[in-house]
Amino acid sequence: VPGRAATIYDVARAAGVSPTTVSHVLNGKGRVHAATRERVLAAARELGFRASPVARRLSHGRTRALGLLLPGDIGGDTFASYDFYVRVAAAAAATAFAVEDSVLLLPHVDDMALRRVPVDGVIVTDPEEHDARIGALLAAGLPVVTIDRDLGRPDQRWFVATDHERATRALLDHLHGAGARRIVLLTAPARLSWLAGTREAYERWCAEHRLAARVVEARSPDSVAAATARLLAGVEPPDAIFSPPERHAVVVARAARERGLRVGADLLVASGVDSPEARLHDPPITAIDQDPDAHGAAAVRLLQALVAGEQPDAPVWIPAALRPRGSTSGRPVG
Amino acid sequence: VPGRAATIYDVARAAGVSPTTVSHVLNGKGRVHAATRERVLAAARELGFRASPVARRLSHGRTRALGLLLPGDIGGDTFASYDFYVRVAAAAAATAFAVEDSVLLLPHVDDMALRRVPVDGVIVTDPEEHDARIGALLAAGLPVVTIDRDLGRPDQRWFVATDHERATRALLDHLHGAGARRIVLLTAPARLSWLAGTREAYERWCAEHRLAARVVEARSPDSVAAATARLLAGVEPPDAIFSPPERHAVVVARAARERGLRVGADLLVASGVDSPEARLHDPPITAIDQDPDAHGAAAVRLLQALVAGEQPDAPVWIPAALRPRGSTSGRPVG
DNA sequence: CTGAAAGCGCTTACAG
DNA sequence: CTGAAAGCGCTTACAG
Repeated sequence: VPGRAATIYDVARAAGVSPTTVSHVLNGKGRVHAATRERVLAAARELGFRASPVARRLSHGRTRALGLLLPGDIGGDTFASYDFYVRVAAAAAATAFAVEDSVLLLPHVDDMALRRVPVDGVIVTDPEEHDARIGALLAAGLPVVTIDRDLGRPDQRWFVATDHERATRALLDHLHGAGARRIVLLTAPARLSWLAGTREAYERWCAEHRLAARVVEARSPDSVAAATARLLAGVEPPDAIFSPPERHAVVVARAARERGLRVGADLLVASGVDSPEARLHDPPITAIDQDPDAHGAAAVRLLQALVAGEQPDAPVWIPAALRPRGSTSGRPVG
Repeated sequence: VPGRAATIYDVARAAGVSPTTVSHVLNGKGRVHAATRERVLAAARELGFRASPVARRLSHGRTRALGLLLPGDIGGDTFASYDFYVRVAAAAAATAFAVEDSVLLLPHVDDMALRRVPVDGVIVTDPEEHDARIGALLAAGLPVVTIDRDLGRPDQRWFVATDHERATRALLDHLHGAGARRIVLLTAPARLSWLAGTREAYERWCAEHRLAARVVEARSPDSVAAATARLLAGVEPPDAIFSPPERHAVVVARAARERGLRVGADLLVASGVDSPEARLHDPPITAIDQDPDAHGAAAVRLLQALVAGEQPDAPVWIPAALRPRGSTSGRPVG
């Protein structure tokens, strides 16, 4: 029926029951005769009925909308790339929609405005250390799930994350297997959980293998290129550079090539995040596939459980997969 | 006051008026005595009153949510890149939020499911020709605004787009000014408005300048590289390649370099979309900045007007800006 | 197992 | 200029 959308009254009338019963059936509350239930379900399906999220929220306090807060610096030329977040967002939307929840894209507004967003809970991606937005949301009584943890909130266990220790070790083992012995970690100066976790894992791994740990930090592409040039021109130049941010790794590969080195042979290069840019590079760049789809889906499920007042298992660790490619083959490529 | 938030009744009681009057004052409706207005405003301020968006929505029948549908192939390795869409999404969310609307990220579901999304209207980015999703949404009575038009719906004027004719001509004039005379258009085989518009503009411009128009199509990065190699090895090799998709342009530049050509001198390369990848390339790649922020903001405003039942001015053309960089400098670079 | 009724917090004709 | 009342579309005690 074109025109206005079906309401619970329409469904009730069509099924020959009261709105109360329709509500019970649709929400799995109370006991309803199986036959009645079927009739209601059929009528609802027939009418294409969808409970108004707004009315629902007003009556029992839920919007059935989950907020998604992406990093604020997205869109700039910093080391954060898009691929991961776009996929997280797409997976979150699909997962939520499957159970009639929806994902609201939250803008970057001040904390006060954030307390009034019409959602049941919020997913914060890559929070900063002591992220103020999380404080504001929690103060407003909204459950919060983070994708990768907030380094300043070690107590907050509602998060979804890669096991950076494990992923980093797998990558380093791979480099080691390809012959690398002087592996430099070229990371970014930001207090993010994944960078910190990766760095710790790297240092531990180096100690275990009695190899010198060398960590260099750079933020902009130019400084990454400069750092790479400096490393390669120095004494004991590295035979491998592991750069967690994918944009860094691409720049490292280019800088190495400009110095006449063959990436994948003379210098191994690897990224801590996978992306089309890494895959399409020449040579393709070995990367850790952190599985953004799984992150997005898990974050939604975790948040839904919290909204429902459950005590879900958390944190949720997402297995990462190493994607070995030409940039770490260890023998001449191209 | 801790505990529950103040309602309009609390304000009414404090100001000694009815909830109706409070509502009038707060929404600027009807006529209210100045003194009464002041009292209400003072009471509202005193109580820290903020109207519940949910109740507000329920009473006047709108969800105040706008759906956003991103291209389905996002996340793959096709020619579509993320930058543009991420920025469109961020700008849309910010614009909507400024007036208490919100942006819902719509998943890629079948058309039937799409008709039931809890939104007042939908923004569809880069629709395919005769996009079935648009039909489903319109059939459900939802207003639709597209970002770039649907080639199969020349009648649908509710869209926001770059003036591809103008942008393309500016770019070609720039290449011409840098000395290019054999400009090839290396595009993708997809029925998208911007690719079609760019191609038509290119052909027209070539005819006007009595230059031969050469159009090559390629979809995957490999085929772009192969096409570039073929062009450069052929008779009358191009002195400039214009690739609308930004991922194409990067591959073209790489393939040219592999053949020993200096990009920006021996071969000029330009992209039809700007992105961090283009900016950070070596040499930086000249691109058309289509201004995704303006697209996102304009789409939201247009959709809001339609939802409000207005007859807004449409379509909305967003001015593009040429970003000349090293890849088209026309003299030796690097 | 089922339904009548109150209520969530606002807006808006409508009547004074 | 102001207010009583109905209504937005649901949910949920409560009573049968």
